[in-house]
Amino acid sequence: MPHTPTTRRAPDRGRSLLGPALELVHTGRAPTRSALTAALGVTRATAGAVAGELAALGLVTVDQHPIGSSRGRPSHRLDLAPDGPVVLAAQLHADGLTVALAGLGGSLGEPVRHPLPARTDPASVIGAIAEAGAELIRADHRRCLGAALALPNPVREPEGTAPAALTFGWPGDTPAAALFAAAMAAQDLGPRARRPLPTAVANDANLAALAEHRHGAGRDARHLLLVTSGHRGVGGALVVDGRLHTGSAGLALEVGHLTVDPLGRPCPCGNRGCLNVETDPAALLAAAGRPSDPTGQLLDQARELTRTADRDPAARAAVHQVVDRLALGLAGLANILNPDRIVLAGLHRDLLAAAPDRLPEAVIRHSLWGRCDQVPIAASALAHGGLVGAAELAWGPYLADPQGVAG
Amino acid sequence: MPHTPTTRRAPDRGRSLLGPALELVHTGRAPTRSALTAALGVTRATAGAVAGELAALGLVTVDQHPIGSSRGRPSHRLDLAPDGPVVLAAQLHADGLTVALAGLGGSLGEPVRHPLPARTDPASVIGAIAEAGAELIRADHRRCLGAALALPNPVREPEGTAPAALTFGWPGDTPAAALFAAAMAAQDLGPRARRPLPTAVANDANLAALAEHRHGAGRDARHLLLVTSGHRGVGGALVVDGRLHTGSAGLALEVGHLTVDPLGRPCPCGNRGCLNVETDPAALLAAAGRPSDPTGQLLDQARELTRTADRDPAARAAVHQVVDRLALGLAGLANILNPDRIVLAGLHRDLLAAAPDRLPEAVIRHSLWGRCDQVPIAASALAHGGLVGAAELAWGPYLADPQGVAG
DNA sequence: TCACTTTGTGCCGCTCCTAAACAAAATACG
DNA sequence: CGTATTTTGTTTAGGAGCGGCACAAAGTGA
Repeated sequence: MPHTPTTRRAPDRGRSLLGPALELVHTGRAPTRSALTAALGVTRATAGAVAGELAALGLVTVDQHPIGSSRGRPSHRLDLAPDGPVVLAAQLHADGLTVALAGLGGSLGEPVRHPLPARTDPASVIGAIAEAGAELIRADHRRCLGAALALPNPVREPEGTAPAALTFGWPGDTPAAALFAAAMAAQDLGPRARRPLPTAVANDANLAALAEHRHGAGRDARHLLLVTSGHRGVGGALVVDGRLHTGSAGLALEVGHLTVDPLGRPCPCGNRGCLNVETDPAALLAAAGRPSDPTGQLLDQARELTRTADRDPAARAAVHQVVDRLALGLAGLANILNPDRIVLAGLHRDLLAAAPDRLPEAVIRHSLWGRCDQVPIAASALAHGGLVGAAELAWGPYLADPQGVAG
Repeated sequence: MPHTPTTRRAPDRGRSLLGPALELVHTGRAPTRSALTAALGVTRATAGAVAGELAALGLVTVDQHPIGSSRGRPSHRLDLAPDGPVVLAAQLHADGLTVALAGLGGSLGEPVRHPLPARTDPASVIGAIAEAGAELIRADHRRCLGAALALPNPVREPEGTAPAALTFGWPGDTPAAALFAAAMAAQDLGPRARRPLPTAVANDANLAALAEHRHGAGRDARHLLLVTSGHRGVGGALVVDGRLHTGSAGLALEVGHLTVDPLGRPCPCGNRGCLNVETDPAALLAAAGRPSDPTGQLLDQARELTRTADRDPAARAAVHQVVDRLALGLAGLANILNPDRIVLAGLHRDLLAAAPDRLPEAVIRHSLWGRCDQVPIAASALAHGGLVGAAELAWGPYLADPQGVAG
């Protein structure tokens, strides 16, 4: 029975309310001090002390000027400090890269989009991201406490490698996290950024799910399933009890190869009728008999198609076919995961908009024991879910222990 | 912004080490006081106090007589008190009911099996279970602190109803939890049982997964997927970070309708080739061309078949076919859930024993990016997983707050 | 203006836990 | 066989977090 020396200190169990309190303000669930008191389930005295400490850390402002209320003494408002610290959120797309600064509360600065560099090897792409991010950090007057990057491919945990970065043909097990950390470390971040700047890398669908759960269409859902379709296949993500379920290696929710049509189109995986090839932009265009320009913007073309479904019979039929396939996949996932909310993003969001009744009805029909009849299927509410989610990832350590911002 | 009164007390944050400490002893991870110190990450003084408190509660004995060790002063042994309290574990099968008393540590008394009562309506069956359980409780000299029942059908949370108890043709939404609570309350439990006796009801596959995670083949797995096949279809369960994922309504992991053969046998759900109908006892017997006696013990016949696979070519071919289907289903689940261990029970356990290489290889072949090549597929290690799991469920509140045993 | 309600604040005390120093019980080595 | 070393148990003091309480403050409603 070998075990570590002896007296090892735990990361102080104390100060346990500070993290939950900041998270409540961060997610907008504690707009006033009395709401914080109730949500934490502590006495007013304790909540006051906690709020004061968050204010002392420069994260929160306690506004004496009240907000119109019902009866009794109005409670002080709790707002996130406008000049509080920020984090860098970055996202890599198939056709570009985006960076933005983000404060607490899911607030995102204006995203800045850059084209991909000429060379698309891992180091060049990630280096370009770091450069664009550093520019943003230097130009801002607020303190930058971390950076996170959303990637359009799986990210293996805890190594932070990309086992199958198909978009750019990166080699297997590309050390994305290490590359990003090194690239950020090599940048000039100006005088106000934390050195070394903590960095993190994760899959974009996972981050979008986290973002929707905290700030979007998944608020107050216990188990949130997000499904999205973009340029390259279908992505899924699951939030369980408020925390991302990324699986034991970070590879969970690879939902693209659920069978939704046994006689369907062949998939590179060897099977037929995978969700990936039946509900992606190319599938929708093919179902409508449209020539899918291989060099063009398939996603944009497919989105446009969903918008013409109300007047174009061929488009409508195509939407219905793909929606039915998608419903089968969602029902299968619901049978396994039993979420209490499903959020659709990317092309799937547009499909839901084009068939707002047919899709939920089909999901309910295919799920067992009506386990979906109470499950709302919602459209994603965030325009930049990946970026907001990256911000959440970067904020993570500070939400767990707000004292960290003082380090 | 309506919220509850004001000064509401949280369930004391203090005494936070008592629960984790008992859980460590309970799962065998802290056989000595110094192991407890290390596992809790606290000082020796604190661990000593905690151990003393557990001893004072009558749950643990601190044995001064040491166990042979390496160097230095030998640490005191921590054992579960032999005459400590017990809970009642009960399980309903398709062809009978089983009850047993269980102490901490996953120890199970001799299970007592009873036939089903003549009438199989919910109240009669659950009443018979309660009666058999009460007999056990009265006859034992230890204090009984709770009771839990494993049912072979889904259990909706938090209502505790059975939406589809196909086995006995119970009506939908049978209030199983309420019936069990009432049935136990109506029993004479002798002088030592807690009154009222806390009761709980859950699905047997879920409980078996919990049991395997704590005391069986799933120990020190982070995310454990259990798949089993019994008399009635395929059951699945998932343990995430040590806690059961039962979904938002308790209906998660209904894996029986994953498609594993697009051209396979028809399933009552309307599709073809569901895991349910392709990997259950009847499917195995059919694949071997055996007449499946509909009134007989399909499960036992199928199990026997797997044992003849090494000398009977027809049996081997049947096993291989079903194993391949099962592997497809497991790979699909692994793609979604990314567990770090898979445990097979019921008939699937026998299939693994009959094809110990073919099954893992096929799972790896069908999973993406080799996410399964490090995932052990193990046979269930507990003969009575459902009962052990029911005991875990009944112990749950006391593991969370050992002070509760003094109530 | 006077209840009444709701919220903020200061103070005390309790509980849990760490730190530090010391005592105890074994092994390793002369 | 005795002593040094190692590992563990125990005692004590002290600190941090949080509840309880009493009181003050700031509104609404009659």
